[in-house]
Amino acid sequence: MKIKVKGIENQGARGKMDLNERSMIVLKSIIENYIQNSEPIGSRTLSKSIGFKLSPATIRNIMSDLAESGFLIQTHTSAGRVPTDKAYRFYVDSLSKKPAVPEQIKQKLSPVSNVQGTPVEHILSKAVHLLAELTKFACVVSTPKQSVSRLQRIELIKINEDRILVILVTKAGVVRDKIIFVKENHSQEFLNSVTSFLNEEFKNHSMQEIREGIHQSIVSDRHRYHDLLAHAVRLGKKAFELNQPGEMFIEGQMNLLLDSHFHEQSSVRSLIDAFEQKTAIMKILDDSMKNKGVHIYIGIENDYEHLHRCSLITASYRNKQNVLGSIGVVGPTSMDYKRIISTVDYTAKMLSKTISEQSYD
Amino acid sequence: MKIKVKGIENQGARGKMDLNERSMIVLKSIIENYIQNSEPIGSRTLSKSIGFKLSPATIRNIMSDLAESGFLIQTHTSAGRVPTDKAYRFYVDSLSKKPAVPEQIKQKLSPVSNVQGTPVEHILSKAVHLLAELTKFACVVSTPKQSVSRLQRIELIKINEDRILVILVTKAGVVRDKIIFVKENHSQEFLNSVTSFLNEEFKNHSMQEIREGIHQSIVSDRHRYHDLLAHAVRLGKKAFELNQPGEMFIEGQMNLLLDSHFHEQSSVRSLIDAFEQKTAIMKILDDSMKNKGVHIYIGIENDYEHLHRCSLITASYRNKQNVLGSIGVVGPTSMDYKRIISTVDYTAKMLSKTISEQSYD
DNA sequence: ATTAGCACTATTCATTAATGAGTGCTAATA
DNA sequence: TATTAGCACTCATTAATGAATAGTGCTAAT
Repeated sequence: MKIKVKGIENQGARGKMDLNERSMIVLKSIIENYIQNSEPIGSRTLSKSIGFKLSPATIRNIMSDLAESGFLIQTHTSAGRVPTDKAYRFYVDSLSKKPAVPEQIKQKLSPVSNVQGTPVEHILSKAVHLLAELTKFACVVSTPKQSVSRLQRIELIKINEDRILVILVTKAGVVRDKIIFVKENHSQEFLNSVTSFLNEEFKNHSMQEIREGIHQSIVSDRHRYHDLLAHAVRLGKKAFELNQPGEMFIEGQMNLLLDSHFHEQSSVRSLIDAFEQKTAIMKILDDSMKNKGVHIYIGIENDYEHLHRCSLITASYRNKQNVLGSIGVVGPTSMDYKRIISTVDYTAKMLSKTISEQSYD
Repeated sequence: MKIKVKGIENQGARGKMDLNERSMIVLKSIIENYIQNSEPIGSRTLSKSIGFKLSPATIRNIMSDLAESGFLIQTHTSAGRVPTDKAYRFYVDSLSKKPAVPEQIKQKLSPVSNVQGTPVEHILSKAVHLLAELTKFACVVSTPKQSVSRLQRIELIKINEDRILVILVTKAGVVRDKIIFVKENHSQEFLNSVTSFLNEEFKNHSMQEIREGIHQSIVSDRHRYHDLLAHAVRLGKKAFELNQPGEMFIEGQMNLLLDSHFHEQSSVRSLIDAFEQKTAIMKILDDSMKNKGVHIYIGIENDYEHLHRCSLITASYRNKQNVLGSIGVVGPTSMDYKRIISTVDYTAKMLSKTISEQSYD
């Protein structure tokens, strides 16, 4: 048995790093145990459960080192040691990048793709609902960002003398509406020609582009179109103005309050605030749209104090053209990262696939 | 002091009812105290706090009677007595029908009406959000029912060979979309004429009527329209088919789990189930659309076991033409009925007013 | 019909002691 | 030099105890 220990020792000695191989194994064991049982493991128990022979005393020494390096803390003497955010970060980074998705999870998420002709919002809410059911944590999804979406079609519908209903349909299949107020009383026929103009001019352009380019159009194309259409462009400008805040669907918030890690008074309040305000979570979802793949925010790695006791696992979803939005899980820092990461990743991919199929190009 | 008691006694003796005047006052006091403090009041304390002279012993006798009649229960001897659902029903029925709305609440709800040109859904979510903030309970609102809404406009937009995007705009200002699948490859021009036909034919009719009447149209108007439009009507039929379930916005669920009345394991589970499934709450909201005014479901008065420990206060909202949906509060049976009822009532009225102003007729 | 008085009951709270899981340190060992 | 055994110590948890408290129920007196 001594041999075994030495063997591992030797392996660990190869690099000049904070942790040798053996410490890493011990740390990983501690983390995995804590993730499973939500309570710290003692040196004695760990000594027995770990794969190779190592006395409790040695483990204690290792643990002491790990604590000194900031991977573990103990709330008080004689309490077991609990992983820190730094430990979870180490753990997550050490995971193989693509854990397999259990067949059972795939099964449960399959309803997401059974959505003939339903609006994107319904697909999203279905997905986030199932994700919450699977993970037993709070789950969020942001609706497609208007700015990056490309225009499929705009409609202007006269409501009365001074109000026009604008309907924007994007390539991603999202329909948005708003009312604009106008001074002149345009006829529906006039609006129809404006509609045609705008559709011809701007179809397939992103909202962002349209918003930036529409003034250009007024200037450069003035000679091409008669006065009437100058009017039109002014209308269009109003129509494309962004005034709706991004939306978000939330499911399974209540699961969090059940979780033992949030039983303290203060963390409960924080959570409720975070989910009531929504902005912090929204910002994190937005942030995670910037890069591909799964994003992991452990504890204080996110910038929002109310969420400092949570980890967030997010992944963006997209259609063929653009990243549209982001779906994620909010749970305790001691969540089962392996499972959650692969589940979120898979869900986002399903979502992308389904929405791409429904997209209009 | 005996005189005072006698006086009250005499008043109470006038009718042959379950409760004489004095018992009613005592019961009301007990209930109001419990609503305020969430814990039972003893005979001694009550004797002091009640308006007129009555010894603890007498109050005990009255309490004993009330318990026998099913208005109070005690969880064990030597514990104070707690109001039953029956007691709350009595209490609510005894309230003057229209409690005034505090100015402060009006103030807080005023943002609901500041919504120039935003979609109905946003107004609803704003309203339910504020209601949750005010009541500190869970709040729900159902989106306008499609079936009763009247048609403002339908649009058919060609997506590709076999898919058409249908957009329905109702008089209430709600925009709904879905995709229908077709065998024939219609041109957008053709769809435009179908659109015109459908708009002319069905504008201002309720979806329900349209759905029922559209087959009629095919038959009776066959001679009026050429073959092309028979086709059209078949398209319209598909377009008007209802396939989207009613939606609901929920806010403040987490407040419930904080409430001391739901601290038991079992009631927490029930609540989570109820809010996860949504159907029960949805049904109650639907039910409350049938009649005007505020609806009150106390404890087991609703048909859903998971909600038997809750009271629901709901009120429908409407535009000038129709009842559209319903907004409500889900809280413990010991909620402050006076305040909640008036708040829900006021919110629903604000909502009706705001949406009526935004409605398209 | 009301009330005072008293016996009785159950909860709550603080105290205590026993238990046990855990660490830290030191000296022995390989 | 790294590992381990052994032991002292700490602190949380638990159960048991008892006192205090808030409440009821009953009976007899008013």
